Amino acid sequence: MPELPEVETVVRDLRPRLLGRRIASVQTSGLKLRRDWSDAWTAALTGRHVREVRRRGKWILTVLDTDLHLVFHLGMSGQLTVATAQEPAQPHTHLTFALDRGADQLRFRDIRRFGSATLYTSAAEVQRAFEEANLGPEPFDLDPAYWRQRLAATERCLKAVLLDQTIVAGVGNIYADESLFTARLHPGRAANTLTAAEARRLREAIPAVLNRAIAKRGSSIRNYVGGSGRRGEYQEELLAYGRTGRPCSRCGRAIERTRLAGRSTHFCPHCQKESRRSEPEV
DNA sequence: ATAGGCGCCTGCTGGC
DNA sequence: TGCCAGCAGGCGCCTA
Repeated sequence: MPELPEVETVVRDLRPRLLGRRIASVQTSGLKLRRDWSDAWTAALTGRHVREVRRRGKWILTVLDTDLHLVFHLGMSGQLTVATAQEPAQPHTHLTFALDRGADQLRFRDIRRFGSATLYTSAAEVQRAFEEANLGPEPFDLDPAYWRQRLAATERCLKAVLLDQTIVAGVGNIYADESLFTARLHPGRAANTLTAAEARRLREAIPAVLNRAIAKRGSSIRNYVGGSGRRGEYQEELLAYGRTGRPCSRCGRAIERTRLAGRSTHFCPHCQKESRRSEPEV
């Protein structure tokens, strides 16, 4: 579910609610997430204080005393929130971290359980895990030469390239479609056929879209909420994703839906032409 | 090496 | 009304 703007919103919400707080205890539902929770992690975390909350791609990193790194991924339906212990835990809450004396809790809820929580014992260990997964650079200030080179190196379609976390980290299905709409590029276009101008347009569209979405606290299509439990508002401003049959905001033609890279893909057949010749060069 | 498909889960919607 | 296929914001493993 959550892509970079949603994860960034969670991190910003959690930071003031978690910094300096002590983990008093950990409770688990016993159900398996993408990774099993280890009792050793419960023992290691108990009594530690939260020192930092950060984001890398779609990953949430909470840094604790002695450089422990508790790393979350929200998968498709994950929610990470701070709530008071009085508020009843919703179904599918799989991890509950009591904070300080237990009045507040950090809760990891995940209906589909595609998410994960993993404890690493140092920043270097996290770094190694990201390197092993070949996690790509953040989408802000992408190096132009790097970007052109990665596009030129593959004939996969643009949609697949944007979803590939080793090329750029943080873009998912919604923001891939929105970025391609903004860049006026067809999602099925082979990456290695882009002109320099088109590659640049896409490189600039990605952070523009993501920053606008962050400003609106992300998109709540179905169950996404931020770290305070509040929904996002960017779903109101989506121009392509989920707008099948509705008029394109630029030309009025109906937005179309197709399937690319195994994912539902939305685009304007008029503004996002497959062939490059009909594209105005900017 | 690269690219595509499937499985992992639960819940909701739309068509019959 | 009820049932069931299809779909959902992700990713990692397997195969060709």
